[in-house]
Amino acid sequence: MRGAERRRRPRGAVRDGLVAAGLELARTGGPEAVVLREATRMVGVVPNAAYRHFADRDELLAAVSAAAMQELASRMAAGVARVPGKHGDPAAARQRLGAIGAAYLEFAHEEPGLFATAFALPQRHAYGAPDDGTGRDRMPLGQLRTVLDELVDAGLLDRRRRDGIEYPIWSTVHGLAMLTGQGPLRDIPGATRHHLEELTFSFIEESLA
Amino acid sequence: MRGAERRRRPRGAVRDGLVAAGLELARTGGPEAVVLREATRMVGVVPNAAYRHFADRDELLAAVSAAAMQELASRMAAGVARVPGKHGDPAAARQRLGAIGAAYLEFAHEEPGLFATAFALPQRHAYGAPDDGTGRDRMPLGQLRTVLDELVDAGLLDRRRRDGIEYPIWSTVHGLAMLTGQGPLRDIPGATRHHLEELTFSFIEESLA
DNA sequence: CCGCTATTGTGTACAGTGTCCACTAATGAC
DNA sequence: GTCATTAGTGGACACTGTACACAATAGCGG
Repeated sequence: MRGAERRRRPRGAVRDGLVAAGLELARTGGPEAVVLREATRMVGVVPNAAYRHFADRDELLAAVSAAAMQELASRMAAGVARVPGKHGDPAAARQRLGAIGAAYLEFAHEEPGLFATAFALPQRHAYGAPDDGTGRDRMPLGQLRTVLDELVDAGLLDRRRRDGIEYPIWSTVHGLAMLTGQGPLRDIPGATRHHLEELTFSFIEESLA
Repeated sequence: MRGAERRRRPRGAVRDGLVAAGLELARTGGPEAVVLREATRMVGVVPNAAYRHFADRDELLAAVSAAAMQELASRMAAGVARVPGKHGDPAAARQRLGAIGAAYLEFAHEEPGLFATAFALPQRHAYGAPDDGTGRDRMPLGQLRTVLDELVDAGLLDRRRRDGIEYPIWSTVHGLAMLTGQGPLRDIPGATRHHLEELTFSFIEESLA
């Protein structure tokens, strides 16, 4: 019987496999490419099996989106960690801010499918690690906040200007990633793109100064 | 016969109707909602008729996207035109810059579907009205350039900083529209959103100063 | 150890989509 | 007026998401 082979998989294997498969699909084709039936095929299971783990395709996509966001967060954390220098060192603080932005843009450029998927939330689903201290560095916004606080401690950013400034900065970098990634500026040559990135970084620094 | 009713429509009526129908679908549901068969239904024509005017669904979507972009450009132009004051008047120039950004964000918020569709180019298709003088004010980037030039003429922006600065500014506003529209910040209350907009505007002005 | 129940995967089915092919009626050039 | 081109029709196919009924397994209480 076919059924004999049925429950050989460990506990959450199918669900995890579906998310992994969805991630793979999203990597090459963006959110549109994460098609439920294809994901189940990759896991080696019948289409309807997915409905034991997700209410519908949007819920699967939400899980994939969250995974993609985690991937972005990881790369940002790695980029920041690569900058030497102790907390309070002004030069290091400035470099860390640059590293965050660079990692963000690098991810958007190297993994356009995952980047688009990370920000394609198909339905409301909480995100962003608000002011909860724990796990602050696990999400993009949290990491940016940490670095901005360090800039304040290092004396490079006026404490009175600190409040809420993560949003304009995030917007600027995110907007550039969108415009040069999936947006109208997507076909500009690489050199031009780098030039725009430098322009954007100095624009931000100019505003912080 | 059915066929007797066939070619009663004026010349490009079906094509225009399809774009209009697609625009209507996009308005309420974004790019995903512009489904070819539904558009043909709205026009009162059989699905395959669309293929006489568009190679495939993506080409229809591209036309709808372009129309949505035109709509955005119109609203921006209207917003700028509403600001009184002659060219060279510093106060007017600054207000016009604000009006451009405000119109952009207002459109993104009031017509999220059209905004998303305008920036969801399904395939390469030129855009942006480069340095071609004619029709400069018909596209978002061109309008922004015009206002920035006015800021230079009014002495509010150092001419040496003018080159390319439209991109960071566009990025900032576009990024905010994305994050607060379809992105992770989409569920914040209206008051908070307005606060973020003000923060963002002063962030930009701070960088220009 | 046995039987019960919730869990998880299967099979079948249906509506809706994009798109292909062959066909046909109207249009406009000659 | 003939006739090729254009623009719409009709039918078909593969694929999608999803609903319903069913079956096999796992883990439980006894």
